[in-house]
Amino acid sequence: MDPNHPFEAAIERLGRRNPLDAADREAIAALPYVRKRVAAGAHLVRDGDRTENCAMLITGFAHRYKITGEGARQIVSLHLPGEFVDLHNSLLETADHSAQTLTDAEIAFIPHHSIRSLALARPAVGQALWRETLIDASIFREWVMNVGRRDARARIAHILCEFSLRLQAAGLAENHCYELPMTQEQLADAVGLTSVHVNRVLRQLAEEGLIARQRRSIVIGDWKRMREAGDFSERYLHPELS
Amino acid sequence: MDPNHPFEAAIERLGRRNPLDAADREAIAALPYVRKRVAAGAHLVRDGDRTENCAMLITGFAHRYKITGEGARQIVSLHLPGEFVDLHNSLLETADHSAQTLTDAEIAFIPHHSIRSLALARPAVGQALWRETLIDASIFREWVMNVGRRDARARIAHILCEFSLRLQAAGLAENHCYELPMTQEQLADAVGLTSVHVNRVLRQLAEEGLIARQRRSIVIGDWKRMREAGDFSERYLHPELS
DNA sequence: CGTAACTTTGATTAGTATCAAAAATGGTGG
DNA sequence: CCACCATTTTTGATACTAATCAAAGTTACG
Repeated sequence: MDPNHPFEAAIERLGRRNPLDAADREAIAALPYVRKRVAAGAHLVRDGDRTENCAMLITGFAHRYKITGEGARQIVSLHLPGEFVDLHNSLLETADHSAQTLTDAEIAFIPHHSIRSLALARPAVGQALWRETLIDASIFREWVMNVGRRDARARIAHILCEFSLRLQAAGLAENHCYELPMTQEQLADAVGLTSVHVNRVLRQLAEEGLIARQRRSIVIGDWKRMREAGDFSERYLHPELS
Repeated sequence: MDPNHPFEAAIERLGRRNPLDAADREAIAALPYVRKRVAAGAHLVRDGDRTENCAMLITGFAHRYKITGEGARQIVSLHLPGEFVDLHNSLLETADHSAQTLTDAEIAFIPHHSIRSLALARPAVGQALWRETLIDASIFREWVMNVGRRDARARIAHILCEFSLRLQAAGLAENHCYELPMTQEQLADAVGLTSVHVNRVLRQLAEEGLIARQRRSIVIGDWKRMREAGDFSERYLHPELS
């Protein structure tokens, strides 16, 4: 397969966790798509849309969110390059939430029906995609616990740990040192706090020596203590599949 | 198909949202299983287990939960008769959370490999199961928002609304009147509050005339106001598929 | 009946939100 | 290249929601 194919990262990701033979990979690479370059903050899906396409991140970061009737935003997931942002929309008719880029990004829009037929024609691919959505769901469960039962400090430490590991798995970070692709307000919306409080807790984590930061770059200086602070265990990311 | 088959409710449920032909239904009904009767509070899976079977609720209610390092419990989902409790375990090696019955129940334990081979042999069934897990995930997203961004009153009203609709869809309730199969402490663990606070809010909702209750029976007397109180919209349950 | 589990109530405290504003940063056009 | 502007981060003061601690009622069940 062309190693410069825009799905390269996605296929590599899928293949790491799932048994895909060469023909499976070729078939994924052969999916039709439209490539688009979009700015930070661009919407990929809006709550209530009936979409025709599914967005895959070629480069850049994205998140999915919901808005309460009061207008409060809750970010429900973060997405890295190589990830499908709304694979679920391939099988569900109307979007139950919105998705938006966090940074400038390149997106591949893939028709739902192509994904569905591929999944039917190549069960191994179907199962791989299914498994991806199951890992997604596992992360949702962890987030329910994070916002439901952890205090502010643990919530923030937890999400910083998650991000570090996911970036590392994607080859985008090393030594727990990375650039956070979001504002403190977005971070707040991901952990169910106010941006003011997030700011204070970040400072506190830095004062305690668990992290170092300047602007949006984060260095988790003391991984062991940070894990403890965030009550973090990577089990829910299912690294056993990588 | 035998209308008294223990999977009857589950197949009917699946078939409502997915195009399954007679052969597909027969194939599901032909899945091998072990039927067990268990008491309330019995564990179906424990966090960290590598299970061989997947539990389907024939009768009774169940929930899935996680425990923080501090020992706090967060219930991440509720399950009704006819639902698969841990379908995700069919594709993920180790359980990332626990599952437990809420009431006395009858469970069908189905080998993972049987489910996987059925999904591969009959893509329509595979897609139906995948879709079920996607709806599951949609509910997780709503719960993230519920615990992350709604206040106590809205959280509790929301979950009572969700329960009412899901029970009704399963033919287990009418007129927003049902028996809540859990204690206030369990309810608290589902919405990320303390049982003391849940108790006060339930009383308040009753005083406001939104619900009536005695012991665990709930009557949502004013559905319209209750929806508002809970900022509830059934879209995330994907009723368009029923 | 007696006992354990659950529900209810009260008093106090703690953790976050809210409100307000200043300081820092990054991007843009002149 | 610099000045300006919008956005983001930071800090301070105060308010409020929900947690905590404690104990009394209630209910179901063996």
